[in-house]
Amino acid sequence: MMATIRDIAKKMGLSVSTVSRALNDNQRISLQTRRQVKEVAEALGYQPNYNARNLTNQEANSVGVIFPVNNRVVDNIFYVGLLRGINEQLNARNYVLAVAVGESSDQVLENVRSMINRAQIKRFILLYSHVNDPVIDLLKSASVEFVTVGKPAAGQDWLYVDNDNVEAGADGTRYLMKKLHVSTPVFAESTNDWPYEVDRKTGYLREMSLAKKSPVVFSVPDNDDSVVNQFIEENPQMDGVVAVDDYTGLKVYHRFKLLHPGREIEVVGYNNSLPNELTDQHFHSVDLNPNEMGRAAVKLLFQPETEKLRHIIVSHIIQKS
Amino acid sequence: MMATIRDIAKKMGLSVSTVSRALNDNQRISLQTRRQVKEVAEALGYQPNYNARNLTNQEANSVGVIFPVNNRVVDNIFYVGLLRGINEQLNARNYVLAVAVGESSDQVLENVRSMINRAQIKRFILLYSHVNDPVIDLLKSASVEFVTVGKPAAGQDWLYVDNDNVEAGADGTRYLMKKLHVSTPVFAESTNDWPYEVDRKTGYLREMSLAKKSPVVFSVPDNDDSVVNQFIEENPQMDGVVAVDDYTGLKVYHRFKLLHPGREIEVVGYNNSLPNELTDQHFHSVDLNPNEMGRAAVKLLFQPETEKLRHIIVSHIIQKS
DNA sequence: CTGAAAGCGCTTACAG
DNA sequence: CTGAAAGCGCTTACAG
Repeated sequence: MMATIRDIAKKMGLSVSTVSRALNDNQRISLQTRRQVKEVAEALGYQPNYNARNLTNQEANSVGVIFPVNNRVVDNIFYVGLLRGINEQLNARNYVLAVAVGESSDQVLENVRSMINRAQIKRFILLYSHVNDPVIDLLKSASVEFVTVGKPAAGQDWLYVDNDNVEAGADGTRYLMKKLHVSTPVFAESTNDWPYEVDRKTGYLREMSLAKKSPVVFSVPDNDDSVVNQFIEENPQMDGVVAVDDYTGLKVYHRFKLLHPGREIEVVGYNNSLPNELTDQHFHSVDLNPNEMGRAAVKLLFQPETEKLRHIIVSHIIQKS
Repeated sequence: MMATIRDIAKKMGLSVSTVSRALNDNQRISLQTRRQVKEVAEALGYQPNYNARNLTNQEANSVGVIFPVNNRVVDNIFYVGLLRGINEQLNARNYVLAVAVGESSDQVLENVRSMINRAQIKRFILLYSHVNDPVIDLLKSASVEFVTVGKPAAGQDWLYVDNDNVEAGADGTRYLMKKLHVSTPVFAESTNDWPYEVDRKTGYLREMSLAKKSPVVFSVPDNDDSVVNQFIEENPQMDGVVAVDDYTGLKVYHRFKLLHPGREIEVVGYNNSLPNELTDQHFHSVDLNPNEMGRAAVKLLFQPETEKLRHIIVSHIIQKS
């Protein structure tokens, strides 16, 4: 049914070796032959059979994309953006995006193991970066290439893409002060201690220090609105918030509006993850550009031997609501 | 390096044919031989090479999972749930989940075309169900199997999984009236006309009619809060809302709280897609069970010739916040 | 510059 | 119940 290189060879009176080489742009084949072969291939609607190629190459033309086990619902929005960027670049390289995702660490490990041993996948992208990750151990011991989204913890070293979250924290803070004329921005963090939270806070603290203002950091608990209310009442001067993510930001925003129906407050969150049904012109978000992060991850994974980038930092953009 | 069936055959003094058949549980091989072969395979850490198998079988052990082009950020949460359910079932069948996603319809089409012709993928799941979808046309003309998440438009017929959205609408309405003692639930729809919106509204209207109450349907625009405010003020009797999705629900909820700081209102949304940072005990959501929908999609795709289910309806669950 | 041949690791019709 | 052989569609070392 589907044309093969054998069909092309027969039609042209060439050997399959020559056709194969011509299609792969092997320099040993004359330019003219290469051109002719490609024309005939085109005319016959030739499509390479990946399974055959992968078998000879002992390597699948797939990249395994690994989801974290206990992801917060919040982050799912980010993942689909990453997938888009990754797949765009994979398609351009005639690669396939294979997903590994599971409810438990064991499920994911088994999934990845199968990708390595049975499917012969040699390249992976992790949509997260955790410490003491058994998946990373597996990838290392199998000597396959991988890139994480998010930098490794201190002391660890591997390929990764990330934002500059210190700058992102600083930019959000400056945006509030310079563009929106907020006098005393507060930093709202979650009760987690993710590396990016720490970095954004560092950026905030730096900008406050540069502006010679007193920083105020407030930890927003998951399930206790009264703490938020109390904080708002104890800080009547507050006219702007840098929140560690959009959800934390929106929560503070709404509590504030309930307590001070008349007053305005400007909020900057991170991830640009909220539908506009939920926000208004006083809510802003730093877009971390997940599409570009996905693209960058693939670039790292496929970089030629000559360049040896260890990571790519993707720039962020502040979105007006 | 990796053991092959040849290694097993050599070690046991059998032919590769016998080993292959034994591993595939072919009845023509004695039970004893089958058991022994499997033991040796286990001992050698044998892993089947998918590329080799796929080449002989003329079919990849992959399912293509296709994302919609213009998805709302809102829905991403749902997609990741689907992926989890799909992958769980694929792993159990030793299948791989391959993703097709793109910025444009052409990109996705090209991606799917490549999956069919080059990767030889014969089974697909679409995470959406649109009318006049060129992807569906392609899948049909290539005679590959596919399942959509969401029922096809009237007049169309193919395999699908879905919720019973009429019942989901009715259940949300009853929940408000019976459990939460809401006297006059209002239905808040978006400005879109998705089939599931229409169905949920139908369920709402039915329950209101059964309860001999006057239905009130309110269309929430994307970017105009004043319309929401006006509606709330014109309907002072409103003490509960069935919202077509969580975002619409949360928006109405917040507007209401701003206008009536003292009063409580109960809201039921759909998708269980909001992190608890944003909700409280008066916000409820109908969980559409994306994990189970994903699992069901795979089951449909792999159902034996004997049963010919055309669709699977997955049940929903109302979650208290 | 081109070709004949071997091989990648499976499955399965054919033969006994 | 088991085996020898062909074949799936590629790539590439070896030869010329």
